[in-house]
Amino acid sequence: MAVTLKDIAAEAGVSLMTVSNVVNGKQARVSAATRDRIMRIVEDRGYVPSASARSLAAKSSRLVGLLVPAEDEASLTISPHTVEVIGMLERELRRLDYHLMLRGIAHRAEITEALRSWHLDGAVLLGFLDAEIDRLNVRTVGDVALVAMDCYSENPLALGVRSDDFGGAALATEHLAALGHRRIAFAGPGFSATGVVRRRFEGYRHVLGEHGIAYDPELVSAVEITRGDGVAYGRRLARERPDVTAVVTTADLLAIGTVEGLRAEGRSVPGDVSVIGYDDADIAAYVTPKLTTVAQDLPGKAAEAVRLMMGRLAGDARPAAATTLPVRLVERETAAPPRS
Amino acid sequence: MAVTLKDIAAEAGVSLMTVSNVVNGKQARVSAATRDRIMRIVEDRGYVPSASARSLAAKSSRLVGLLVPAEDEASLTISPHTVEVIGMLERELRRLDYHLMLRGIAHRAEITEALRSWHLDGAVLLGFLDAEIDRLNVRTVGDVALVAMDCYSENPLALGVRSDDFGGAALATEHLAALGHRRIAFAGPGFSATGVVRRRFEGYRHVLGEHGIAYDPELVSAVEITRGDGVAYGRRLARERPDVTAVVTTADLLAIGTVEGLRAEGRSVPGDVSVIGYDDADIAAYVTPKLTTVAQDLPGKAAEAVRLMMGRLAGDARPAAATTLPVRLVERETAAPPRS
DNA sequence: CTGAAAGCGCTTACAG
DNA sequence: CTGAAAGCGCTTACAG
Repeated sequence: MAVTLKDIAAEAGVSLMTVSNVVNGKQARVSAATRDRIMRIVEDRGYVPSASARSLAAKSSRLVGLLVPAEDEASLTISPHTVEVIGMLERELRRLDYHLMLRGIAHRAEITEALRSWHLDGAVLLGFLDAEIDRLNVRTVGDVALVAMDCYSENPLALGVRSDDFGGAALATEHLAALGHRRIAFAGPGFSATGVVRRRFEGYRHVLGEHGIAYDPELVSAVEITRGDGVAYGRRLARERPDVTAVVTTADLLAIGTVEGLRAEGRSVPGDVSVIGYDDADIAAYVTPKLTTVAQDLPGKAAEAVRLMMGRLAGDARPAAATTLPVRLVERETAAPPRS
Repeated sequence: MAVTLKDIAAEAGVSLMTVSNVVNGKQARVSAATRDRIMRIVEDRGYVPSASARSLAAKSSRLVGLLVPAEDEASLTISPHTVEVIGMLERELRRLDYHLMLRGIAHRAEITEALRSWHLDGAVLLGFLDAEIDRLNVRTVGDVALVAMDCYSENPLALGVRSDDFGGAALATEHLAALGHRRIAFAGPGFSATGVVRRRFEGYRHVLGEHGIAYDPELVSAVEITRGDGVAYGRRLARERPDVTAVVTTADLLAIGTVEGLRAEGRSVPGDVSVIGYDDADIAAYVTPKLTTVAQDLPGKAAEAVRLMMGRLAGDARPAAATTLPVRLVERETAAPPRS
């Protein structure tokens, strides 16, 4: 059997409580001498505290969930963007001596279940629709410290962390407009449902206005952010709207597909059409031509998520305002002045 | 407060035990009538069992760890290959009502700590060196069901799941040899330490022999599997060994970098030099030219890892033999007959 | 500075 | 088919 507090206490000839205090670093409550003696025994016996016992007895589990939408039978689709966030969250939490539980959510009820059954201290919700976050209430969530990433829900139960989506798309559109483009298309998924895409769309439209370019709804397309959908979109665009000379997209993968689709129809990038991606995923630099794209501050986003969560766990009662992280344009090879 | 078994029992007018039996589906032990009544109350009150209480009282936690090597202060580096595995493991485990804990391991001792503190039922070790798996002993591991992925350690404490590494490299080399190549280089990381790379190297060398091609140690290079290292390698190869007409690599990213480096030095791919990747990651199909590569059965690997683990948890005492999954060549655009 | 008691929410035998 | 008792390994007040 694994060694327990009791074993250590017996060997040291002290009470359970004293060992507990030593193990938890409550220095003030134990003399240096007994502390050293106990520590030595702990080391020798290779004592590891039981997290389940601890989380049952204490109010804290030191467990944080990373909840990601999932299909029932499908494996988690983890975008390049999500991967970065996972890796960074894990590091931040590990540093603070927390553990990370990764969970796909196929049904609404599973959120509550995950939070409750493991007594999670906090959770990061990644990639949920605003509406789903809106629906969270105290009954389902309890007092878990929730951080919703890339979400524009006003629900005070979830602290928000996101990038400057309006600004990112504005940056991309501005770059194209400054290059001389006038017919600029916009492609992204789920307009109505996801606030992120909506803000980016608004950034695009805003800059159009600033440059006196009339907004043309026909130039805006709902396209899923996969390479395949991008290819289809690129082909369609080339055939149906040959007048378009530039495209703002909401994801690198989508942009990469768009470039391919365009080329498949005989249009060159950036000769005939400029394309700008979003995220600056690793692949953006691998493809040919290398993708001009909008980079998010992913490490900042992960760090901020953890910072907000720890703040709430430490007792910051007032719901902090949503944090918005800066964004920047990475100029590479897919944006150039229009021909003529 | 959250509702507990006791609350449900009180409301139903039965004992705690009966509710526990109902919740855990021990049908035989409760009459249909009380079962239905209890279930209704459970639903109404939104009862969620406490996993920590359960794992403390029972021998099982229904928690599985995914342990990945990490640097102390660095965020987890999750390769495209690892991402797939994570997503698939999560799905398989979720289906079986297990939860996944993701943990970076910076020091040896953290493995024990992770396993013990959360009473993990099992763990998948992903990306560790064979030597690290070798060192695992019963004292550090207890009776946790361990699966080591992509590892050739003989340690019976960890069930092995891997692809046919020898066969994969053999397939790639065979393809090149059949195309007419005679000077075929091999590039991969950490030869001595990682069994995976060693087997692939052996596959390469074996096929060379079969084709009567003399083995030239100078054609074998230790290169980290990043795109940057690949670029450097490609340039070096172009300058120092212009006679080489083909390269077998152990990773897509490395292959992609190699192609770039080769081209930067004025060599064309596959015109002057053929390059074959490994893994068939998504990016392999995105780059230009599209990468010819060796595909692993990733879903199979994840499913097999879970299957083995569940077998052990169900009591398969005898250590199952390591499982080896098949591999296949995906022909795309980076391999062609040599010039001349 | 140290300890005895109660309790966190379950499950595991064991009775009836 | 149902239940009372003991215990899993800790922490939290509260005493001394």
